[in-house]
Amino acid sequence: MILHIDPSNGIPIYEQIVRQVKFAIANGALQVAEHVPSVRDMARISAVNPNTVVRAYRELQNDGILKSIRGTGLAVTAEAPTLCRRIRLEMIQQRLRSVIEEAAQNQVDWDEIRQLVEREIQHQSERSRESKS
Amino acid sequence: MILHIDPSNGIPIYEQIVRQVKFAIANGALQVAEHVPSVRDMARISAVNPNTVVRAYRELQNDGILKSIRGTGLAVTAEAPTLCRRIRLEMIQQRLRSVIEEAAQNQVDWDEIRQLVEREIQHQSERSRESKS
Amino acid sequence: MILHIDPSNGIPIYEQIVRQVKFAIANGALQVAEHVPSVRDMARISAVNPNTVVRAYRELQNDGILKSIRGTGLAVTAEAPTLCRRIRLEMIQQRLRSVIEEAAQNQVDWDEIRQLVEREIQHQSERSRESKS
Amino acid sequence: MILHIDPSNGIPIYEQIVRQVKFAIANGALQVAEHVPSVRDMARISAVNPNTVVRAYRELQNDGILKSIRGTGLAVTAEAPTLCRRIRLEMIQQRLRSVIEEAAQNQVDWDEIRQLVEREIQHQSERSRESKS
DNA sequence: GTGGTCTAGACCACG
DNA sequence: GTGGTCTAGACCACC
Repeated sequence: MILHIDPSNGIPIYEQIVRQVKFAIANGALQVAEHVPSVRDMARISAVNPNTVVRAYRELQNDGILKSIRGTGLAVTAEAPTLCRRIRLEMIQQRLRSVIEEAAQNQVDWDEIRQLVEREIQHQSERSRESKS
Repeated sequence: MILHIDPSNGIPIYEQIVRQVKFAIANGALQVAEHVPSVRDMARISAVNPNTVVRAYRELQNDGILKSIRGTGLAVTAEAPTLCRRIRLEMIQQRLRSVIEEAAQNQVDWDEIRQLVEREIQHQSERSRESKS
Repeated sequence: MILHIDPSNGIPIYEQIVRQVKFAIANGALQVAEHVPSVRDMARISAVNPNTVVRAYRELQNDGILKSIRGTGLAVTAEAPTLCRRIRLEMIQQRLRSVIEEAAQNQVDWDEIRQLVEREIQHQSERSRESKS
Repeated sequence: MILHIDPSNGIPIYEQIVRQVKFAIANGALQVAEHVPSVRDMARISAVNPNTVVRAYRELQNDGILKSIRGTGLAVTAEAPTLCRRIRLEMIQQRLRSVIEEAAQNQVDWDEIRQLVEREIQHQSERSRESKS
């Protein structure tokens, strides 16, 4: 469970934690009933304030992803993988929709959008290949 | 000059205004030397706080898109169309990049992204066809 | 909008705020679209830390009771009265169920429970009559 | 000596144990001088952390309900039945009071409360009838 | 002015 | 050890 937190990202830190935990579960990196790192550990690992972690974990509890086991920590719920896999696509889809909506309202051609998408995919592919090497 | 403002969009309202004015100029919906609606009018039309319009217009002046004509209001500069046409795709691309970046970080397959894009394009096409009829 | 906060109540302060706002809406003391006191005001009024109020208000937003209007404050949603009226009874019912469940599991007679309830109602009636006089 | 522990109940687990032991003594399910299950056994049976059982038993010793018999475990004291029978209704009443108090503070009608009570009694009756059959 | 986020540090109940 | 709550005070973006 390693997190990549970027404090100057626009996206709030607690939200970054929430998302990455969700993705980790969707990917199977975190298994059902497994414990998420303790608040204090996660705070230390990610170099953020414990309260920020608390908030992220609370959000995950509200979403039914984690549940608190008194005195022993927070565990991944049985429904979490299903939820997270669904959420993962919804989060991307939602942002994608908003971009494409803007494009549509401003008469950007569909093919232009497709080109932009391909260019970005290309761009990302190269970056990920670099980081592997 | 009709604006589509979505207050619960994540994107600040003033920025939504800025972007849509830029798009309007790029599309030719706003011509050089044409006056943009007065702060008061724009605020009323778009159901937005006048201060927010002020801020958007200030931003547009800083970008060299609008210039103030003493006593008569704000007009589109001569350079604006060139500028706006140049950044038209960049504005979309910038947002697209951040979405795809997140997807990439979370091991979403490229083809899955392409599918989502196509689905959204489909979705938008239908909406625009409906609104025309 | 006056709150009665008891910091040594067992019930967390933020939860007390949440409940009382919900009850105020259920009772009609807070109307739809009306603004709830600003975070800072509520903090001053209730003599609690602003962050505690923030948390309570955030919870109310998650429940769909309040919605944030950028830069202008938090307003009661249109669905709030319905939700709150439902919630009001549910909260009481839930606690009642838990008590009665315990009683049942320990072979307390139904009539004994009814007597206890009547005694408490009596007790409360007198207290409220006193406070009015 | 079977315990019904609900870890997500609000009431701390150790307190649930304490209450249920007291009820058991009041009902005669646990007799004077009878030994309560060992910490280890009770922890295993009820799927609870041994430390939690320790704490519950300590509380019961402080209340004079249990006393430690060197080398053999904890036994019900001679005074326990009297004590427990006396507080049997009080334990229920205490919780009942706090519920009704809240209801009162929020202008829930007395008759509405009586209805909820009857509904819950009905509910419990059915459940217990089912479990017998 | 508004809400939103974050840090720092304290205290508590629970296991 | 765990999570949960609270305070205090700071900074930010937005209206």
